[in-house]
Amino acid sequence: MQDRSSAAAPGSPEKYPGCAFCIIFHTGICASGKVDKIGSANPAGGARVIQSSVHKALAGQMILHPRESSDDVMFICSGQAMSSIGLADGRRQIFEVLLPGDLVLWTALFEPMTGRLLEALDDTVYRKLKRSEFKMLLSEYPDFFATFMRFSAFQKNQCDQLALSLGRRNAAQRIARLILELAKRFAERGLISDGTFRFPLRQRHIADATGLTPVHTSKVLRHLRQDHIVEFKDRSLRILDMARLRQVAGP
Amino acid sequence: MQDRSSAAAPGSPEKYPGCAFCIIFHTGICASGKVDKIGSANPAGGARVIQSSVHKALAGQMILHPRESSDDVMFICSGQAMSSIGLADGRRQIFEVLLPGDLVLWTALFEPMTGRLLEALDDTVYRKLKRSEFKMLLSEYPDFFATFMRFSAFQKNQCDQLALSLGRRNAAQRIARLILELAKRFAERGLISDGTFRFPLRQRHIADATGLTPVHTSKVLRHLRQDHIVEFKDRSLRILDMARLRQVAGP
DNA sequence: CGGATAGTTGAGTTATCTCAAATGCAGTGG
DNA sequence: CCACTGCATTTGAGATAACTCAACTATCCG
Repeated sequence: MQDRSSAAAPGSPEKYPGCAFCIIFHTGICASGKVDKIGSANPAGGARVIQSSVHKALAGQMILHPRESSDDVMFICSGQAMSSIGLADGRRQIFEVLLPGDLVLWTALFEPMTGRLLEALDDTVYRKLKRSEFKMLLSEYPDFFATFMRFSAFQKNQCDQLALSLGRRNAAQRIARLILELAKRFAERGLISDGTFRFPLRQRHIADATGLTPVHTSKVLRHLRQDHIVEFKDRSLRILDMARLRQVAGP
Repeated sequence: MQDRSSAAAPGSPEKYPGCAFCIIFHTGICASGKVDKIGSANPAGGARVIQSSVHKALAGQMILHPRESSDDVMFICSGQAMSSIGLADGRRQIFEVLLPGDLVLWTALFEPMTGRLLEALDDTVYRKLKRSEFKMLLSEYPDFFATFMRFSAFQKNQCDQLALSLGRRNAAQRIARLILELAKRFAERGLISDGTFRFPLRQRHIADATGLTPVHTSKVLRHLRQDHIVEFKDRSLRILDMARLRQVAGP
């Protein structure tokens, strides 16, 4: 009795919004949590067991505590999450807002990493995969490897852009760019309609992502709202005037 | 008549300071610019020609102009360079100071990239390798792939740390951390002695790397000098008081 | 209804920037 | 060797974007 509109890979129903964009979905791993033989390019031709597990986190819940080091790599299936590092005094910097299909924690693939905080911004479903098994996938399946490379390069470029903004742009520009970037990534996923997309970030998250104070963030957002550039309603954001938003974002 | 202290791979003399730390040196590619068969793990066993070329840039010269898009990946053999993005008004943000052995432009491996500026900070020798050939190396040689992954994850983590500093730390902390990070990377390469290492950056480079103004950078550096924490002489930097430098760098 | 969390607003402070002028320093041509 | 030019650095004065603090309001949830 399920309403399934799009054709799915054999044994791999597209259960979550992120599936179609997920770099791991097409391997077939998600079908059951265990697969005997994945993909079509297994050079050895032998059976292989890949284990993964699905988890849920409610909005606001912590997915990874800064004091624990993870042995897993994660994929966002649905919802939204954020990756950040905190300072001793409680301030922190958000590096990326994670959308369905995104991979998290790949930088811990070789060196163990600690001090990173993962928090669900919205009710979120994610899949965990052991680092060792992920590495195995990477070295054995060229397609998967290429997709992974594209993704990690994208994330590094995003991070460079973030550094550029934090170093050289003012508050309004940073906030406008954050919104534009999210809108673009939502659009790529087909999760935006009528300029409106799901926006579970609270103002302190916007502040943490842009290196600002919540107070100052509030003041900048007021201008954006008063000028009818964006509109917030029911945890979603609507871009009313794209041209002016781009103008605020600056060169 | 050459003084060669460490044993080099067959046909691959360690010509430059970066060789021992370079993720590509051990493949043997650098020996002649062309090799018929690289490494020891070639699964096909067949002959393969990898082409690469060596280039020089004098201090201050541009290696890659922001308007040209490169089809190459580069390795620093000796000297120092910087990778940055510039804004229309001339301000820019430096993302990384590149030391001997470092790989540059790997984020352009799949998507063409433009707008990035590469500049030699010191007289620099670097090696260029076509993207396509680099990708081939990556997919065929597991060791090389692992080293590459470690390096790209390291760079992403560095970039996260940069964003954290730009977003959440003050001028003195950012500058102190830049110095500490460089000292650490020089130490790893054995290129530091008596707390002193080569430091060709001008104050505007420090400013561009820390998101500050050259004027303000000058004022912060004065304090560091007056407090006998660091000393600049002949384009090199000496850390006089590591404990206090760490203290300035903050938590 | 009450208590907690999130957002708003104003007043005063501060880190950093901008502008401008002065100094130092390296390379060039005479 | 010297004067000259161009860049890097220094220093001071004043401007400003963003911060801190504090009080108030709105919203959510049991």
